Amino acid sequence: MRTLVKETTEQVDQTVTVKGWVNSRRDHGGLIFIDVRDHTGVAQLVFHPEADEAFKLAEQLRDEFVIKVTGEVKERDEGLKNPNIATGEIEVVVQELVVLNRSEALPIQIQGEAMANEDLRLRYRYLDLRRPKMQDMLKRRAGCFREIRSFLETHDFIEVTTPILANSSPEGARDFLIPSRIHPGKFYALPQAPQQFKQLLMVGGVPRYYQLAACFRDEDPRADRLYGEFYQLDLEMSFVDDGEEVRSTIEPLIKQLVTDFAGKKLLNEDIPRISYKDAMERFGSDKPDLRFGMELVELSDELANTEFGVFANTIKGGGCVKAICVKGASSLSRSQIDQFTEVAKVEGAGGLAYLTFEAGEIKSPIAKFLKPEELKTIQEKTAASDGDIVFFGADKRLVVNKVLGRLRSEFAKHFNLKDPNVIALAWIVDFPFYEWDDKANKLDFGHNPFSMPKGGVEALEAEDKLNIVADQYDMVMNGYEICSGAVRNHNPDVMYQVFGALGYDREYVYAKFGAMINAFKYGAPPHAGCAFGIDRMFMELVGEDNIREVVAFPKNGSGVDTMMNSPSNVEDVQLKELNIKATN
RNA sequence: GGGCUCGUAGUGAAGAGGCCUAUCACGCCUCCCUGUCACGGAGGAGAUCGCCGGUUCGAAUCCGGUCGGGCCCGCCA
Repeated sequence: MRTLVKETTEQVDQTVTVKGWVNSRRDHGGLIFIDVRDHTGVAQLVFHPEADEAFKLAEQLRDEFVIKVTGEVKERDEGLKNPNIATGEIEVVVQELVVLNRSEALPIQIQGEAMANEDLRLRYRYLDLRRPKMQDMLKRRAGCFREIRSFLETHDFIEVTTPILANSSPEGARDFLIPSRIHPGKFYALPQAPQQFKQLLMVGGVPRYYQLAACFRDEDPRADRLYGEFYQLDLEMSFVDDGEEVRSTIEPLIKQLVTDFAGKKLLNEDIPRISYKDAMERFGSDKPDLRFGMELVELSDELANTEFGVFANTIKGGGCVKAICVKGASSLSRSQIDQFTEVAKVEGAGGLAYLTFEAGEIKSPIAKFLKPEELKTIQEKTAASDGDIVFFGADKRLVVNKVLGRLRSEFAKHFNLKDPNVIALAWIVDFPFYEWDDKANKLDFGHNPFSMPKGGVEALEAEDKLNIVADQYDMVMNGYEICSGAVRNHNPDVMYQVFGALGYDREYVYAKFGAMINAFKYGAPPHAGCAFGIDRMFMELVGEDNIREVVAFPKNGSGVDTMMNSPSNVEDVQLKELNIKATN
C-alpha cells in the first residue's frame, strides 16, 4: 500500500510506504536526510546507521532518483519542526529503501528561482513539468475544463466530436494538409475550427452542441498564439437568431471562471456591449483592455482651423487628430518617450507629438504652434493636469486609432495600470461584414463569412458594402480576444449573395461550401454560437503572459518541437505510398 | 518575408578593447561531518565566450555575415 506524501501527516507512529523522487539530500555523514517528492508535496526521510542496508544505499542517492521507502512516521521533536513545509511536523524514519530508478544530473535546474531559458525547458519539458508550478498548472487546467464541461452539461449542451481529417477551407488561415493514400493527389486538411461541422449538427437536429475542439492553423505564432494547434471551447445553439441569447447563456460561465475558479475580481458585473466602431474610436482597438481608462479624445473639430500645419493639413486631407492623456507621464525621460515614439512608428505613425503639463505650464516643441485657446481646449477635452502628458495622433483615422490604441496599452503596462487581480470583460459587437483590403485593393470579409448580416438580405444590397454590419461578437478579457461568435447565415441565397459581393460566383461557392449549401436546403434552423480560445483564456485567468506556459507540450516560435524533433524527414516509401515528392 | 533583441562551464548570471591564465551562484566529483531542511566544511573537474570572417599590436568585448532563441509587424475568415 502506497502512502502519498501529503497523507503522511495523518499516519504518525504508523509504518508507511512512500514512493517518489529525491528532491534533495542532506548527508551529515552519520545521518542522512532525504526530501522525497511526489505530486502531493515533499516530506523528509531520515536514515539512521542502525538501518544498515538502507543507510548504505541512501549514501548513493542523488537528486531525482526514483525511490520507494518503508518506514515509520514520527512526529519531530520540538525545535526540529519545519513550519515552511506542509509535512514539517513529521518525518519518516526509513527502515527499507529501494532505488526504483537512477537519474543522471539534470540538464536544467528544476528547483529554485533560477529557471533555464525556454528553449531548454521545452527540450526537456518532461523535467520542466516536474516543477510544482507546472504540476499546478496542469491540475488547474484540468479543473478549468471540468468546470466548463459541468456548466455546459447542466445547460443542455451535448458534446460531439467532429472530424480531425477534414477539408481545406479557402478562406482564413493556412491549412495543414494531409495527403490521401487512397485517393492519389487529393488532400484532407486539419480543421482550423469545427465551424462547418457544428453548423451541420444544427441542421442535424442537435439543439445545443459543444466541444473542447482541437484546431489547427499554420500561421506564425505570438506570445498569446500557439503555433499549429490550439483548443477551442466551441459551441452552437439552434433556433437562435439573436446573438444576445448566446452571450447571455455563456456569460455566467465566464464570470464563474473569473471569480470562483481564478479567484479574481470581476471589474464589471454587467459586461458591457461595445460596438466595433466605438471600440476603435474610444480605445483604438477591437480588443480593448478596460482595466484602465486613457480613452482616445477626438480633437479634429477643435483643431480644424489651427495654424499648426501638421494638424491642419491632416484634417483638411480627410484625416483626424486625436489624443490620449497619460497621467503622471511627465516623469518619463526623453529616451523613454523616444521608445514610445518607436512603438508609434511601428504602428504607422510618422512621429509622436506631445504636450507636457508641468507646474502650471505647457512644455512642448509644438506648443508654440498652438494658440493659447487651443491649448486650453486640449487641456479641457483631455482633462490633463500637472504631471500629465498629452500624446497626439494625426493621420488617417485608421492609423490614428491603431497608433494611439497601441500606445494606450504600452503606457498602461509602463505605469502598472494592468491590475493582475482584476479581470475586465467586454463584448465587442456589430463588426463590419466587409473590409477594404488595401494591399489586394479589393473588398474582403471582415471576420467570418458564415455570419448573418444585420438586417438580412436587404442590408446586403446597401450602396456602400463597408457599412454592412455582421451579427457577430467577440468577447474580450483584459485586452485579449478570447471568444468569437456570430448568428450564422442559414440561407443559401444569402450565402451566394454574401460571396457574390466579393466577386465569387455561385459555382465557386457551391464547390467550396456545397455541404452547407445542400444542408441549408432541408429545413436548417436558425442558429448562432461562438468559440473561446481556451488556452488564451486560461493563460489570462492564471496570470501568465505567454501561452506556452499553460500548455504541456507546445511547439516553439519556429513551429518546432525540439523534444520530439518534429517536424522531421520521413521515409521515401512513405512518400511514395502517398504519391508525394519532397523537392528539397 | 521584415524589424528589434539575446547567445559566456551542465544551469543562471557578471565582464562591454589590454586588469581575462574569463568572475560569481547553483549543479557535478572526492573527502569530512548524527538534526539538517537553501545543511555545513575542505578540495577538485568543467568554457577554444553560438559559428565564420574582418578591424586592431591586442577581440568575449568593435564591425560584417551566418545559425539558433525570444518579442513585435505582416499573417491569424
